[in-house]
Amino acid sequence: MNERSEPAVGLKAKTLRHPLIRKLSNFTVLSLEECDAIESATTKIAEFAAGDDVIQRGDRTGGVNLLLEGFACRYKILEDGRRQILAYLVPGDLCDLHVFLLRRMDHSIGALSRSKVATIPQSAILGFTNSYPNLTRALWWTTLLDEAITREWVVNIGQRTAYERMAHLFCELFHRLHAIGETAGKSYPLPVTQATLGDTLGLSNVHINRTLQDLRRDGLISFNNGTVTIKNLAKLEAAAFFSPDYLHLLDVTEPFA
Amino acid sequence: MNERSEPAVGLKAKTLRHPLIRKLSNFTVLSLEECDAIESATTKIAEFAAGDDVIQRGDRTGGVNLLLEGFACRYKILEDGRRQILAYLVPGDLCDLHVFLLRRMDHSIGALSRSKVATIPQSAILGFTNSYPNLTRALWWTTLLDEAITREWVVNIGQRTAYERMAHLFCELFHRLHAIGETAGKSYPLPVTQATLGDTLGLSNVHINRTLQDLRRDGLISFNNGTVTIKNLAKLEAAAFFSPDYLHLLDVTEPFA
DNA sequence: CGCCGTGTTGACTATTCTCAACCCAGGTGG
DNA sequence: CCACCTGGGTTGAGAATAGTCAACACGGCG
Repeated sequence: MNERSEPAVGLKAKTLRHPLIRKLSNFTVLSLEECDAIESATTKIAEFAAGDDVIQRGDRTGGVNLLLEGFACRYKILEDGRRQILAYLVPGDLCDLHVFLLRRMDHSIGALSRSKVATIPQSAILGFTNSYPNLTRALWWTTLLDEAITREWVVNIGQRTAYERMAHLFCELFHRLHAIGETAGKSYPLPVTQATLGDTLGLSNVHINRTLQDLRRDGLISFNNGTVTIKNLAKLEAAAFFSPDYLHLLDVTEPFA
Repeated sequence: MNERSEPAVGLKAKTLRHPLIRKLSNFTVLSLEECDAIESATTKIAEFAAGDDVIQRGDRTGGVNLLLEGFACRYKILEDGRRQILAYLVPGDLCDLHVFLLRRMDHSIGALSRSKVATIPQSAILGFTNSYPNLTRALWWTTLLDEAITREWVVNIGQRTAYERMAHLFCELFHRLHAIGETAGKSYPLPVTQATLGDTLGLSNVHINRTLQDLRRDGLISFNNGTVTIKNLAKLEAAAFFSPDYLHLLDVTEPFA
């Protein structure tokens, strides 16, 4: 029908429609009862424009936000204005499951593009954890996955050069988006400016610009109009010292035939 | 009796003896039954020498390791030998609760000093999650706490200068160790070399050495023989742009009277 | 038309790294 | 008991990486 990649794991048509169920299905088989519980808890849906904050540091929300469509990011800002992006969120990711257990947000979440967000009531989550051990473990698993990615970001920023670092980011996003069927061939959307990439990788916008040119010159990627195109995945991964194990994806299918 | 700081939260004498119960008590009140379950699951105890690996990348353990005494760290090594430390573990911290839900370790854990580690059987953890929702939430909470700290490390390495970065690390460890009563006045143990600090902060050992001298010269800290002494906490925290909210400590008592 | 956000470039600066040497304390073996 | 070795800490000099500042190009949009 189009060039979009198939979702990684085969699932029943019904569950596929719900991005959280699809995500959790990478970890466990949810019962029909559990699926129904999730679906009936995600009815309240809000829209955000690019740049809007979904939730801010210090907030104690009444519910947990689930990204249904669009891109968002976690970020923190230091007193003097320096900003660090901590994670990219893609459809199916939970924004602030933290708040359910930690008392308040220690960082903010902003929409990077026009986004749809469902809010699951606090009480629903509490109910899940009281009644559905399997679902609880699945939700817990998603937070462990987030943590694994954050750990790799520490390695990325701490040890890799600008060139390797940027290559690594593009690899990670490719694999994550491929797993949820949001890639189109060798391309995927990344609705950010070069300055935002700088806040992601701990580099200045000027240096981002030059490093991007280097990657393009070496035939590894291109990045235009919010779209990343991978020209040579093998070389990109080698340049990044990329190893996908930390993403804990069940499917390790070769992305390119 | 001695200079050691009091544990942050008042608890019954019995539970205080078990570091995991003490830690979880920062989040919730555990029932006697839950405490008993934890205690009877942590009988198998092993010792490690400084430098030993407690668990390695790729392992799928039969159990979850709990640090009872000593210091340890999470770390990852790139193919070409570069090493990044991802976290410091102190008594009461769980090493690899990940492995219970993620299939295998994506990083290694090494002992930084002579350490005692208890191994909780996989089956015991599974039993907890099936029978004790409150305990499950508490364990989940510990992993969210780890993640919050890891996120702050991303900010630290990505945005702060060498000087600020090192100051921030010393602040974090002071607060964490104070909360578990492992500080002695303004001092606490940190059994690492300068090269290890380099792997922690993403800096070369030479630069660590010089930055340490700067901090000492400015009267903020001293670091000798594996002991950190905070000379001026207010100035240190200001220099680091340190804000303790991300540690999600219940007690925010002033560390110095 | 003119403004603004974004991307690009050049010149210069600053931070941090690398390499190499040296010191010192502790441990080991002759 | 001493000579030696090793691991950690310290210093200097020079190089590389990345940041800052400033200017300009370009397109979208009021």
